[in-house]
Amino acid sequence: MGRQPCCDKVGLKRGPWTTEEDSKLMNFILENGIQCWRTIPKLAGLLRCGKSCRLRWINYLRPDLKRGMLSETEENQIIQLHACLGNRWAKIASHFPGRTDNEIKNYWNTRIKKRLKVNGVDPVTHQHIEPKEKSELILETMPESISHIPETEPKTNEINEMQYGIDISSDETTILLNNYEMMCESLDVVSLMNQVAKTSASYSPSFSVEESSSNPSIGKSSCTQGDSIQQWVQSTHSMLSWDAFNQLEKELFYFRNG
DNA sequence: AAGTTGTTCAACCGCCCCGCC
DNA sequence: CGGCGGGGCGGTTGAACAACT
Repeated sequence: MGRQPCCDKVGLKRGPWTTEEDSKLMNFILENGIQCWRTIPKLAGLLRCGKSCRLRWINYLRPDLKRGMLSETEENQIIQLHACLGNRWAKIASHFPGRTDNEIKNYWNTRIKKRLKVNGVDPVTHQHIEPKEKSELILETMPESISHIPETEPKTNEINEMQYGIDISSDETTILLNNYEMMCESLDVVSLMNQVAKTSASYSPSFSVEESSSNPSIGKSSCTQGDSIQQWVQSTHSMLSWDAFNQLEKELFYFRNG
């Protein structure tokens, strides 16, 4: 007999969370803290398993989450950290306040991986790939219909110009690739590791409501954090979902930029 | 306008680690 | 010391949306 599942899945809801469920979970956690994920759904009146609640809180509801695209600096930092730590997304994410491991992992898989391949760097080993392989990888990252070009068809750069409106001559491509290689080669792994060690020591991103409310040794800073959460709860009393916030953000963007 | 293909990301699954008994 | 249970983590999936034909 195998191990019992983490929770009884019969009658439990799965799939996307509704605004109402978000609201229930967030209210419960902010009022009671996190003692045991397994008991939270029952106490909060949710038909979800504890793991699902935990994931939703960590990846979406936490008040300290930072939303939106990662900056280029953050992206480069991720590449550097990945070179040192590998696929340890939680470790990597711990260096980015307000970012989740899931977010970093998704960002890596959908964007950075491709960018590295195009630039001739193996995303797994971070080693430079031989020029011949580079061109193969560039083709790999292209849509099927473009990568399988008959000999009479235009060459890759011409296709880039035609298909994507990118004006890159073969010389410019080489320069770009060389620049990226230089950047990678100049990476000072030792100083980076020191930096990582320093950051780890000074910053503890795994914020927990339970910790801040129950641990008297945490002191003034967590008290401030607790206060800010309280303020945040009050200001979002109507329980707007993050989607609604995002929509507002979009509209503000268009408003500002005409 | 409709169908197809590609991309993104929230959510799930299952394994592993660690603390408790 | 070993078993158990909970939490954490990384890999994977699939729905929703965007872009293209």
